[in-house]
Amino acid sequence: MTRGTPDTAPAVRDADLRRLVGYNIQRASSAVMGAVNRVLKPYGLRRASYSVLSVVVETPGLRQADVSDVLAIERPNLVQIIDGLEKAGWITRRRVDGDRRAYELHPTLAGRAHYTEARGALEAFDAKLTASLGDAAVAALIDGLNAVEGAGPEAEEKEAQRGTATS
Amino acid sequence: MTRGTPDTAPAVRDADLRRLVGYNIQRASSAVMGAVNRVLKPYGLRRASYSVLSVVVETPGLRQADVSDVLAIERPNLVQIIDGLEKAGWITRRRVDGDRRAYELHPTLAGRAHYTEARGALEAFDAKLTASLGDAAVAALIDGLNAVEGAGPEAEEKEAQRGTATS
DNA sequence: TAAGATCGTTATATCATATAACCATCTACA
DNA sequence: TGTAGATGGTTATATGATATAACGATCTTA
Repeated sequence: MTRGTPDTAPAVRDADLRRLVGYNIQRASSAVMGAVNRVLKPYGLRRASYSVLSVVVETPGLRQADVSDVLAIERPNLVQIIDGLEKAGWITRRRVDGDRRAYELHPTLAGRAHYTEARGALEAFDAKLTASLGDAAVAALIDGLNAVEGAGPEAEEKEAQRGTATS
Repeated sequence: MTRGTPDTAPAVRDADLRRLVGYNIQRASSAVMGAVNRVLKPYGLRRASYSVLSVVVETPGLRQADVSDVLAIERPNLVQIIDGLEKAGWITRRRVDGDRRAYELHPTLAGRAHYTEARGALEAFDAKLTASLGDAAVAALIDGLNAVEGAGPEAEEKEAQRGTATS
């Protein structure tokens, strides 16, 4: 195998890191994201554009700033994503009357159909990720992730400055 | 507020996406990773360099290729990371006798000490992420993540080819 | 001893994400 | 009413994470 490793036990592990929830999230994330993109590629979508399409189909009439809030995508990054979806004919920018700055985003018929297709493929793939888990475990996983996501920003506050004291 | 939103209910949600485990992982990941980097910044570390330092402290004598395997970091990307850790005086590259191509990585005394410090801060932060969860839920979360991480690569090879042995 | 694999490396490409600055427009309020 | 400040969309740009190709040196193996 690798070398003169005793071949009885791996001996090389990341045990310290595996104790960190954040590390496990990152490993799982990077293990899955590439695969997700490959699932979406045949549909001309990537993770970000898929999520935008999803939200626009779910809630037609959103403005770009709304999408930015819901998906936690910075507005500047949204522009190109929406450009792409618009050029593909899946969503349209529609002027908002009463506010000449903003655009409402609406899915086209083709957009709805395309989303349904891509969604089928993606959900099928996603189901495989948890195929070994059982419904309760999947629910616990998602709950845990949501808790972490919510705690993330708040957990930062006091880490700012500190001398050498471990405290 | 956002606009003419009824302000009684959000109405704008990503419900479809939230059903996908992969999406929840991505959201949690991106909510946490920036914060982790900010926790590590005072120690002159980033996620990747912290993980390398961790593994080298845990298992001195690893070669770079071993670290690459354990952490799923491509070898080319490891080079700069290890350069940085070496220049900071936390690890050393030591020639392997018996193989003049390879280097063994060893932590310095300063490296061990520095890791201990950074680890304290990071584990304290990490604990906050799951502060609302309870031990069983945290264990379930990590188990779920590991299951997904393991399933990720395998869940792909259905469309492409079938029954092709990896080795 | 030659062919192929492995180790570390350089250079490079891609993607994801963040920030600053800008114009047009809207809103609030003095 | 008029102006200061906030907001929506946009451009340009920076940074970071990750992946690939290709190379020289060395090891391994047939």
